[in-house]
Amino acid sequence: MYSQAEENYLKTIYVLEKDFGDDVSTNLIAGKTKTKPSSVTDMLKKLAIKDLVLYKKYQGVKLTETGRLTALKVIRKHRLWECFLVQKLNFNWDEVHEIAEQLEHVKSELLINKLDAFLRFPKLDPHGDPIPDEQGRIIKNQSTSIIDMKLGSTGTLVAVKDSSETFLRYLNKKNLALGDKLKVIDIEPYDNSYHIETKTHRLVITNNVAENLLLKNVK
Amino acid sequence: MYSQAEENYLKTIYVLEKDFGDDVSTNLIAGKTKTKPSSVTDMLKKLAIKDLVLYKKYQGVKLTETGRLTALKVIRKHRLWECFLVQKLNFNWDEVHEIAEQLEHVKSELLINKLDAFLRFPKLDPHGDPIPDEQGRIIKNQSTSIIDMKLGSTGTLVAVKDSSETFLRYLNKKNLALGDKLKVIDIEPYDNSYHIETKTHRLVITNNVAENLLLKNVK
DNA sequence: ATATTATTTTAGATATGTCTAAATTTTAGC
DNA sequence: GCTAAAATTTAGACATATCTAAAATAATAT
Repeated sequence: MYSQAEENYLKTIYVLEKDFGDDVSTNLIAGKTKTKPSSVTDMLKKLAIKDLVLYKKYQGVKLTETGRLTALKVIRKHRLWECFLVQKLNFNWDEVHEIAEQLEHVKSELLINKLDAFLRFPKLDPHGDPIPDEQGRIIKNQSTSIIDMKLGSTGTLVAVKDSSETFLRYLNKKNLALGDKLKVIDIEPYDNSYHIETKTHRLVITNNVAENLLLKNVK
Repeated sequence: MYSQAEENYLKTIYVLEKDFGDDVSTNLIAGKTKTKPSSVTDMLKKLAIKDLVLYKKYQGVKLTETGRLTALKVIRKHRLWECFLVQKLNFNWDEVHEIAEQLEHVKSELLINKLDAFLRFPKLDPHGDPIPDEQGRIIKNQSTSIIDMKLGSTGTLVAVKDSSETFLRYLNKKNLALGDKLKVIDIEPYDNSYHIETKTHRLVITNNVAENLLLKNVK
């Protein structure tokens, strides 16, 4: 079995590969995990020895098939626990990430599959992210970030890229939630900020916020 | 916050104080935790510095009030998670200990109190052990071990002293479960084994097994 | 009361995962 | 294509939690 530190690195590398393509750099990992690049190098060597990543000095890393599957198992656990916390224990979507970070490392295949069944095999977590199945199969969510939408187009908010407490609290404050229908009513060329409209209100969001909002049925 | 290792030591010391009285010895702790006495000494020093135990060289340890409360919080978490596993996820009582050993270290007061509410504030875990409340208050269960029962007396099985998988599996095999009414029909002086009778069957148990079965309403 | 045995502690080592500071390699600018 | 800057790695250190082997202390037995 793998240590918590190892599992966290695999998860981070998985996400970074998704976001930035193959061959994730040492500095990128260090940035995400709030560790120093030298610590990352040490860990990458260990992961390479265990055949979880392909690592070439100064060239960054890539997950192996084993590494990818291991990462997906951790992500599966994280997302199922988040569902449990929100659906069964009535947590808000902005309170669950940190707790799930701990729960995701509990070791028991049986536990996670029983939890899955208890939750009636959810397909998405509270942030709209797909939950991998036991075999690591994951549904690719074909959603569009607001920054890829044209002026005047509409869509339904189905997921967020950033699941941090601060970002989700910002959305709460702005009265934005999954399922909301949005319309892009203006794009400010100066700072790439977006003016958007929901059923109940209008607001201005920065380009950074826009990037983190994912929509479906964009027309 | 305390490390998993520290929490485990506190829990162990708490249980040993209950079972053997104050001033728990280094060797006793080493035996329970499957570590070496030298490791125990190292940890006791650390716990003493943090004011969780009173430790005098060669004299054993005692929990401080802080240590006792910390141990009770861990025990509360362990037992609530066991309830969750059995009641909600349909685990058997012999499958939950190891998983709860992991879950008990998840840090979040809110989580455990929400879990408590979700389970409708259970008073006993699946092995009949009382669950401490948020303030560390715990109901003393006035139960009697079979070894303290007279020939011909009866009682209801309400708890087990040993919650290990092996012991619980033995009870499953022998068709013994919490709630069963038992009668002592013979005591063998040679090896202190007990012949007991339930509604459905009779069996012989060793003195060791008898010690681990706790009954109420003994007459 | 002392010698033997059992228990406990100390000293020094190991593994994991992190760090800082220095050295090395790669990248980018000109 | 060379040089400066940026990125990465190495070397050596530290904290946690464990171990073995040796030393110190306590318990016991005659």
